[in-house]
Amino acid sequence: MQGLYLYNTLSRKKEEFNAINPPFVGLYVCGPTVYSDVHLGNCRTFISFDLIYRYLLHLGYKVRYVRNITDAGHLEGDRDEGDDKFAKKAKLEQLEPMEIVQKYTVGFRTIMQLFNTLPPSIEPTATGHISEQIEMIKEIMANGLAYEKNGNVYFDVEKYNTSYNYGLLTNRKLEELLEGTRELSGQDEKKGRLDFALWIKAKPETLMKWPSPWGWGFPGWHIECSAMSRKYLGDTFDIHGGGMDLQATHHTNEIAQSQACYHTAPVNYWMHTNMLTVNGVRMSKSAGNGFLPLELFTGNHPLLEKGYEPMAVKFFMLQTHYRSTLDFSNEALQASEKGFARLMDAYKTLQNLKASATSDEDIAALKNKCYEAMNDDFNTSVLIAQLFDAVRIINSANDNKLNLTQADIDLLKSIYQDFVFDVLGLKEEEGNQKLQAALNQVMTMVLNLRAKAKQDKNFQLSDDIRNQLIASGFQIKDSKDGSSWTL
RNA sequence: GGUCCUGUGGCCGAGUGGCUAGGCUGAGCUCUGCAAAAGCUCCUACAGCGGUUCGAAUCCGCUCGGGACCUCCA
Repeated sequence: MQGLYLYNTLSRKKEEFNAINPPFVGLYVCGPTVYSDVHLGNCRTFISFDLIYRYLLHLGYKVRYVRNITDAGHLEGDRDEGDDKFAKKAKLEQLEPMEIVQKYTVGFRTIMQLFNTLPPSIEPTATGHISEQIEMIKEIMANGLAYEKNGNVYFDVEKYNTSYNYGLLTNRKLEELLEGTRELSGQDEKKGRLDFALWIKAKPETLMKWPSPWGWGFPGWHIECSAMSRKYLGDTFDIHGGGMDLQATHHTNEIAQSQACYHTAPVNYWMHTNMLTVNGVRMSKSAGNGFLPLELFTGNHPLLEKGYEPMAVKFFMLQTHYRSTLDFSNEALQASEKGFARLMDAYKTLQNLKASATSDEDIAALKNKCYEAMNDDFNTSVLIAQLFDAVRIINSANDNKLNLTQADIDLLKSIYQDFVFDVLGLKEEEGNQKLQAALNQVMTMVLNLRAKAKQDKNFQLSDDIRNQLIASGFQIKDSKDGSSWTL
């Protein structure tokens, strides 16, 4: 089998993945800023990286997956004015900043669980790593690439660029970047227009603040990821991911901070996921066009026609490649919902398939195609296309239109286990187990009654039963061997 | 303004220089007491105009759309 290829933002092409120290892999993903509910666009990024994490695990890598929780700093506008987002929101809700953090962290984890994503190996918080961040800032200053002004510390981008390439990740020259930036105002403390804050001086009213060599203050947004990834994954690690919107600023600054601190490129493979759009426009907090996952699950939103199960939503996202924008619409979501149901129905059918002496299909080749799809930069679109080929085979075998050996039936089961459940992280929406069992019994009874009516040629009654079941949301399938039902 | 990305059938979405995914929808057929489900078939698309090539939706150029980033956002 060919190796795993992934698209590296650094080179802007697909590269074969080679771990620094196999079988170990270090994976860092920029996590959420927990001052409000995660919206669906955020979820897409974390679902994408969950897929990548799962596939690496499936291939046998020992992955340390670090996803931070940003619970401090992160000013609006990278200026030393006003409170940080947490304090701001805390005043609004009349809560302690850490109450806000707690509330939205718990909310975030709940949603991630509903989407059936695996928890990261480590979820470090910015507030838990203040000293590491201060140490890193000190090192950068010692290397002459940061300067202190009135209790604030700034990164000197133009000086950094004389030894390193600041615009590496976005393939841009410093001069071009400077053109796109606003002029410094007269009283600005920064030396250069592109300079960004590493440490920000606290105001008397600032709630979240820590002592530092430069006085009381709090860290700038970018330094936390550099400090925490270094602490848990080392100076240079394998994969760093995040949304595309972080590429130009946050990730560019992360690279600069690490290089300025210890003179080494921090990351081998940078991976960026694309945005979720609504009517062609990016879903974002500031645009106010975001859905909350819970609104989507319940259908409680003006733009939604109905509610959608988390797994249907996840399947909808996985049908598109992670580097393409995904446009949200009711129509597309409903199409995915039906497709997902068909995929899962076939799995049930698979459990009762009867084996033949020979096979008419090459299941081993099909499974190989699944690996090829995933090895090609995690191409879930193609993977899912292959899975629907498996669905076709299963349904045809069930209709006795083609034959499968027991070995091939088992292979089909392994395709489901490996790719549908383990890699894509899909699962059947399970209801209450007890209720489920009781429902099964009742439905068996009702269908037996209907079968009896059919036997007696009392089609009036049998159709009545069926129509009422359909009206209640059931779907009845009649075949030679009897009737079955799904919801 | 600068830097990029993108334009695929009714809808959503993969994709490779020639073998032209997949899902949903619609039509027909098979099966069936009738349906449903399932299978098969069809509606065979690549913004427009040039160019390169034996051959391009896929490479190049231009034009016209759409979007992202450059400012907080996954």
